[in-house]
Amino acid sequence: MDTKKKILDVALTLFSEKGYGNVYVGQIAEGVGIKAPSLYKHYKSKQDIFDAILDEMRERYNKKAADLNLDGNDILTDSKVYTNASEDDLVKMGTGLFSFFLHDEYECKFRKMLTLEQFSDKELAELFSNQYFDDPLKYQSGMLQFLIMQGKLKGDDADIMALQFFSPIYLFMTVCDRQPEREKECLQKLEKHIRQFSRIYKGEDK
Amino acid sequence: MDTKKKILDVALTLFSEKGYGNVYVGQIAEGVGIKAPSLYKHYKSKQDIFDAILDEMRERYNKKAADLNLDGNDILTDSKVYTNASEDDLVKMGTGLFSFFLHDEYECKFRKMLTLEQFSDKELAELFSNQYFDDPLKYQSGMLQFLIMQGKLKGDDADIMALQFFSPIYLFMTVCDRQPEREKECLQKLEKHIRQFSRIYKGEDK
DNA sequence: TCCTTTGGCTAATTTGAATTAGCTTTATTA
DNA sequence: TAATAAAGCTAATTCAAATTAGCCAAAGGA
Repeated sequence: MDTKKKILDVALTLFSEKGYGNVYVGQIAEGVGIKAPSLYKHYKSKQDIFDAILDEMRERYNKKAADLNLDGNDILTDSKVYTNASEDDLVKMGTGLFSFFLHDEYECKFRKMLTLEQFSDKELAELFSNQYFDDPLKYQSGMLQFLIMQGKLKGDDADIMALQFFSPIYLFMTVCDRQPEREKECLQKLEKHIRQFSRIYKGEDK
Repeated sequence: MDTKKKILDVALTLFSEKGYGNVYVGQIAEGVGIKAPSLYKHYKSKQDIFDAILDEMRERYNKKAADLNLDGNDILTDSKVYTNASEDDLVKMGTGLFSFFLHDEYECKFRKMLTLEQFSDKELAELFSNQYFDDPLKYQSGMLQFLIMQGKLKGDDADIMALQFFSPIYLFMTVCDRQPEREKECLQKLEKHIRQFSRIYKGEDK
């Protein structure tokens, strides 16, 4: 298969585990199954490999962002999927997002690499915040707003509700990134959280 | 002042910004105001400097942990501080924790360094999770439990309440670690969150 | 005061990782 | 089928960073 692609794949894996500075081109080559100098037939330097990974990240990110705002900019149209909004639906949505974060291979490596490089590069810091803070909050806020309009939930500040819904997901995600063995425990607590969230915002408004 | 201490201080600063692998002993020396070889009068290698920092971290962590459980293991005794638990008290407590995380110099560097090294070292991963997940949740859960017993708040699962109280603080902290310019925005949202949290758990039980 | 320790320096030395040179094989295509 | 390009390899080469050697000055205590 395509060596050029495979180099990026192996490199991303290594960068996400150890960080750019602690990965040697020899290790990348070994993972690919070639010798270090052969890498230079495909990329002109280690930095070049890193940049190519970034390009791919940006591209995927833009594509995903475009997907979410498809035909226009109205997030609400999407939210119809969740029209019923039973407690179980919210649980499914939250745990689904959590599991996607943790088990989608690319997502996972992407995030870990950003985690390790976020303080060195302003652009990466922004990319991280967009992907794991601004975008999810915006999206979920839209969704909750929609549910409120439908009368399925009560509340007067969908942004804060989104924050309260999402933050534990993020927190558990970071725990599992560094201690994967805690996934079960986190998943259970996450479910409890969402059920409580649901009960809270079903009952009252004020 | 004590060169040996200053080396650790400068090294921690650099490690927290770039990560161990991207810091050169020459940079540490420069920060201290000496030449690289002189470092070796104080520590026998770069790794030795890193280890000394870790030792200090562990020591501080243990001291802090001991402080929280002072004379015994009953967290509740501490919580008396927060006996009134007005909405404003909760806000003060939450934003205070947030500001401490962001502005205590040592705390901040410690956390950033752990962030960058968490995937390479199991012990560091644990230290991180203890300090920014397990311990705060345990502590706040105890506090909330106490407030519930006092009738100041209503709720039946203090652990989940603590999770809901704390997660946004953590999330905002990570945002500000990578984008310090967003602190004001985060602080405002944090306050809104806590006021809403307070209203929610004052009204109902169920 | 003299001797020893401490902590600094400059000038090597070592080490190891990144990159280049240049050869070889295989695949493509004119 | 001959020429060329693509992609691999081994053996240099380069380069920079970590560390060591060995000298020197100041501090401080017998």
